[in-house]
Amino acid sequence: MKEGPDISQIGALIGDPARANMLTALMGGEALTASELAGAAGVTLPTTSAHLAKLEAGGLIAQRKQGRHRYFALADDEAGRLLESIMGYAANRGHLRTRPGPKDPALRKARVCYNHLAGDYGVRLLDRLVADGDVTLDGDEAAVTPAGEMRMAALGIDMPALKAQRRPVCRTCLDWSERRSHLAGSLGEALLARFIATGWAKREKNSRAVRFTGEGEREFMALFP
Amino acid sequence: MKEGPDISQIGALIGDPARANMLTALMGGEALTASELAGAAGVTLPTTSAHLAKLEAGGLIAQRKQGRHRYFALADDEAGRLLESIMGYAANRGHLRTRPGPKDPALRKARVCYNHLAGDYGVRLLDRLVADGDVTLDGDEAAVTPAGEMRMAALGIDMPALKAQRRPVCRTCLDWSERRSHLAGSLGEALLARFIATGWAKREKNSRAVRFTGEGEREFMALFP
DNA sequence: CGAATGCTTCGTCTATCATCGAAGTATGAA
DNA sequence: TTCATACTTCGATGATAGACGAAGCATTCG
Repeated sequence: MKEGPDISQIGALIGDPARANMLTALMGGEALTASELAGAAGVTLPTTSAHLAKLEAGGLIAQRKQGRHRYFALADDEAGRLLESIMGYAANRGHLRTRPGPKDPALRKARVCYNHLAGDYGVRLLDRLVADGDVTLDGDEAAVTPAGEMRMAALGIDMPALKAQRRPVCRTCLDWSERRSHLAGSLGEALLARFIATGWAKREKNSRAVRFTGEGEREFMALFP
Repeated sequence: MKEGPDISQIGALIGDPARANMLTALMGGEALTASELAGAAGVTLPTTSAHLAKLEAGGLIAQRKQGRHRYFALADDEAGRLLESIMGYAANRGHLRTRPGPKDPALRKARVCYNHLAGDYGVRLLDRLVADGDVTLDGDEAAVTPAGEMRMAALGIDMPALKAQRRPVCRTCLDWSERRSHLAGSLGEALLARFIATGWAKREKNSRAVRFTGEGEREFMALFP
């Protein structure tokens, strides 16, 4: 008697190299066009189109029409978390797409995980918030304390706006390089956006890497030592 | 430029329905023979043999020869956690192998997750330990406090023996039915073994379900309300 | 209203791989 | 040593689905 969820459908979706490349590209958080994804996956446009249709049918990605462009992005945070957790397993087993290159340390230091900050800096951020009593963890759920809300407001985060949304403000996400959790959810997204808006950090072109400026690094380290 | 781990190999391994069925069967925690797995997957022995070779090459399972039998089991806790997290995603998307049947409530209440307790009871257990200050969480890492060690000793768990092993004593594992974490690691394994040894709970035949006896349920609820 | 861009659909081809029956190997029992 | 059990390997087959070129829609720009 069969019981439990069917993992083979999702496995099959992720199991094709072209699709895996597309999903990995989308882990950068940006919505990409079919042409860009074709380039990332190394296949032609018709092939890409077929793959995207399957990924969408499987609920892993969603598309947004905008004029003659169609932008594709991961369907939601949960899809991002799923991919990050599989990446974690793959990385620990040495299933790397290329041998670790010069970019690797930068990725491990700070990178985008769908829409929030990951890597050493991402883990450090959550650690500090928990240690200071700004965020409480309970399993993989997380919550912001009143003290944490004030701290976020001081950083320029509009907490009431985040709480008004239906999506979870605070979640944790398993980091593939650090093997520990970092902060996801709408707050995680807002914080990364804030770091970039204030010029503390910049996104590398065509990469998940996030580069902190000299000043940004000092400020970040002062806030989250 | 490609960067990051390669998730397609793992996806492909899980993506075949026969292999997914075998892995799901192995999530029961017991080591199974090739014949048993053939039955679970619904394929013949030669096919099973080929699949098992691939799963072993991919590092998801390990085999142990014992006389003329070969027992297959999940390679380690990490493989179990990976599968449970994918199951969580699949369950939330309605990717079920069969429509939820009469067994489903029992599975959600208490079941085996590789080698530890999952479901409502598993989540409840960890919640209680954290609330009582017996276990501390830090991301997905977890640790037992001195108070927790005493409590475990009172339950008949040989903590020094667990700590002497190389494998982590305390880990968290995302529960697919509860969407929250439960206790894994060697302590999680030891606790489930203890519940069964004391007759509080029994494993259902050919199922991941764990059935608590009347007395076991009372004791468990008294300890972890 | 063309023309150009961006993507999808169609048809076809090809290669991979899951599958099985039959034969082979290894271990244990008689 | 011989038979039986448990599994693997081999060889052949068939189905799936990933790939592309060409043609077809849709949208925007000149």
